[in-house]
Amino acid sequence: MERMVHYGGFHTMVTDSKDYDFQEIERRWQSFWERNRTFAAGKDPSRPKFYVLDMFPYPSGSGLHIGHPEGYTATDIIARHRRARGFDVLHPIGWDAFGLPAEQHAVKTGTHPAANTQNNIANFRRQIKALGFSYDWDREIDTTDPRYFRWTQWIFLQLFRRGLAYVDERPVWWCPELRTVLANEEVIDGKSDVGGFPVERRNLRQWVLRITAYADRLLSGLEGLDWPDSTKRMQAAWIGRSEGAEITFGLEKPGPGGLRVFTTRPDTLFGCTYMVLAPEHGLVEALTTPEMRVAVGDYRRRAASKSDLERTDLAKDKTGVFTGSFAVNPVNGARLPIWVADYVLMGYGTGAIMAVPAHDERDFEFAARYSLPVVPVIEPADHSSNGQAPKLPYTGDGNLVHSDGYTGLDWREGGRRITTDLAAKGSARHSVNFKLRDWLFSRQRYWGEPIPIVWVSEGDYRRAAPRLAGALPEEPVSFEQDGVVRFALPLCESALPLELPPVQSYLPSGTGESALANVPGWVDIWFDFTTGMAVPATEPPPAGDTWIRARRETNTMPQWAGSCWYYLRFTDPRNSRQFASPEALARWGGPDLYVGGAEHAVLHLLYARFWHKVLFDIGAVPTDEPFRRLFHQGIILGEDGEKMAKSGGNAVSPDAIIESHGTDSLRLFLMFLGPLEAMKPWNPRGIEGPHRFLQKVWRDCIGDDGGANPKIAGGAQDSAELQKLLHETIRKVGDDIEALRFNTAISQMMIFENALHKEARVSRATALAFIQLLAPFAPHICEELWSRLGAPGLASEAPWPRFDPARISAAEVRLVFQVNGKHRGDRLVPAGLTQEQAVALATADPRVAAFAGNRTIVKVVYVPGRILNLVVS
RNA sequence: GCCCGGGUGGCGGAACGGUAGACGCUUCGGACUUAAAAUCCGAUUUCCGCAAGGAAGUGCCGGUUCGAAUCCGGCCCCGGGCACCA
Repeated sequence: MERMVHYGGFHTMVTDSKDYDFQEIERRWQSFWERNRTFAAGKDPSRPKFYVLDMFPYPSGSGLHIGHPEGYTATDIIARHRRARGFDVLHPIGWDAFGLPAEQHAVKTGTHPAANTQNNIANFRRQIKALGFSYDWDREIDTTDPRYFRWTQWIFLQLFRRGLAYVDERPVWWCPELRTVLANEEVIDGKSDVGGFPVERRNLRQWVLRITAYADRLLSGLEGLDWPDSTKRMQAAWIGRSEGAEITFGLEKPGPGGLRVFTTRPDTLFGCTYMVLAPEHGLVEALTTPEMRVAVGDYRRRAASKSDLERTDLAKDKTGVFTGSFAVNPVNGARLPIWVADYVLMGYGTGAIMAVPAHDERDFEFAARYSLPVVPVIEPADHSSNGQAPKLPYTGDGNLVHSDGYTGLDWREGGRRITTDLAAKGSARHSVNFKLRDWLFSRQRYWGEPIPIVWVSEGDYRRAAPRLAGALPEEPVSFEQDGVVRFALPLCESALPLELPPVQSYLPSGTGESALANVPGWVDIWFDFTTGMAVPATEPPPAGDTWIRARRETNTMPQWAGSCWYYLRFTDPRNSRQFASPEALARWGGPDLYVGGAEHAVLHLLYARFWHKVLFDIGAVPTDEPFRRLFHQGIILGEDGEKMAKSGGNAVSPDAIIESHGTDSLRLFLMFLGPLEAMKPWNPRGIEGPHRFLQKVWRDCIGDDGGANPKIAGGAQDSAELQKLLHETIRKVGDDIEALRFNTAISQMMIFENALHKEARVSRATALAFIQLLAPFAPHICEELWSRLGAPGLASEAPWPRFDPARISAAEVRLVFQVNGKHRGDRLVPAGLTQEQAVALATADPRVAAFAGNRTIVKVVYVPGRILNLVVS
């Protein structure tokens, strides 16, 4: 029942079914490709390289839904097309496997999250393999594998060494009822996701990465990237660069010195009528007069208990309280009351502002509420104001008024002059601020990469420092707790990976630390700072002066960490001495194409760019941007047009469709649904179209005996029309794949198949060329047809058909006749027709004559081969 | 509020400023069949017409052009992002 096919020394069975038995065909070819490592990258270094990457998935317990294979199919088509065009293609897959759901499952069941994670990975792997993607499975990686996260920890140590990692008290969500810290995604509307208990902000010691040090480069680097404009704009807005001045105001009250503010509008300085400090500002205490102490204290307490949500979304009305103190405007000596208000944020600029209510919406609103003066100092330069004062607040362009020597200047020039003049007196400087904040990098979780740091006393730190010179930051990282200052010491590289110890319970400790804090033998240790070796502190200290008392860091890394650099690991996934060899990095670089959801437009893509730039700075990678070309696939909605959700009952699993129609049909349908980037509803009946298309292709290629259809003959001469159509199809399919326009490529192939179907005889070469075009989309059936038509080797390895422009140039073209721009007929005409000949043919046409016959032609527009438009009076 | 993206048949969607609705789904009719399924052939924007054909038509209003779904201006609606960042 099976025939043997010879191929490169291997043998494979091909099914002998006369019908299109997609289940058998898909199973067989998947196993053939796997056994022969058909898609292993790096087999031929003489070929140009192409690296195409999917955003790797989090292996959730619910398995793959139909949205996953959308992007994966797109990259697979690209990968297969590039191989056919002679590229050495790297197309890998792996698992972003640390994550909250696995930990929550572990908390509930008491089983190790790794066990659950491995089950989920096995299920994802099975589902993905059933889709026939041409991944290089030898390069599969898993971020929870110690052989992988060893290098995640290593990169963290590079950041630490360069002073890009530090600790700080930062607020986290704390749920008193659950006695645990919650992640942002576990907090919904101020309540815990589990149980619905109220949560509050609590300050805890956190690791923070100094991404702001790269703000300028992260912004400027966007320029050269081939990314969706919307994504670049979102990143730019997130980084939020703004230029202005930092101005120091004098204070009436002696002692605290000056009050520094940041403004983008130094030109409005004469319009400043009051000052505002954020409630957390360091000078509030010193500037509050005794009479105002109670009111200010109350206000600060209330502000502190508000969540971010309450301070922004819910607080439409601005509130504040006067401190009792005054500042002095450096430009005119005006006396300015200093207020405290939570519409000023401590985290931006200096945490204090000069308020110019005439030219700022927020200050205007506040001034109106508290009856503070409003002084306009900018007037529109053009005639639009017409002598009338503009409506306040006026935030547009204009010229300065009521500004002493600066009056009459354009606002830009005025701002520049004021800044320079004040700078000369030492009370201002040009300044740039970013919205981007440093990256809160620690999580009070068990299921994450342990941070490879121990905490030691100052004395021990000083003793260890000389021996660890290159591994320490210039400024030691330290924090104070209960009056004791502790210093951060890194594990040495040879001690990596630092693995997760077994624990009794995966619940956080109850004090806000992770479950790791409950493992005394792991946390409290004697530590050899030269080797990273450790023994529990309950045991006697080993001999030698390199052994010191230490407490391990109990925070773990966030899920973003592993995905910040995985694209680099794919180039050299089994390397145990480096995260990737320089040779592998030189060969593959970063992905030439990166495809994934737009939901990662900011965070993942920004964090990865940050790490990449740091690695570039230490000479570890050859480029300073990781992803040159980026594409977002759109979301596939449920049948009902709603977002697919497990709970909504509208989620579609690929398994059932593969069972009923085959993965080739599914792949085609996913790509046929609409533009890759568009949001599209799933239509369960629509799969029939692509499925019928494949059935037709099968029947036109395979005859009743299961061999080649007799209509396909080696020596057959194709009709000129079929040849023309074939070459149009070769060109369109190739162009469309390059541009990721798969839906129109499939349409074109359907058009070709419809033509093929009508032909009585077709040359074998044409049939094979068509199969080759279809192969990236529907690889299993094409591999089978390729083999049954007796073509050599594999469809997956055959070169892409050559486009011959000569074949599509026709002697006759269809010329459309228009009268006054309206379609009034058409006919086949010789290709090189002159305008005079065209007009003669057109006026002879009865329909054209009916509209133009007895009227004067005032103009002729002739586009050869397309239209002839007669403009008549 | 601000910044993007998008509105085309019953549905998903095609259309370098040049025949609007390719391709597919759905539906209807026909062929094959004892019958059904599958398959094959044909029709499927609306209105008028027996037909040939004509008219209207790409969210709404206006403009540019020989010619606009496409370009420009003003609105309406839907989706996404940001949101006191001084």
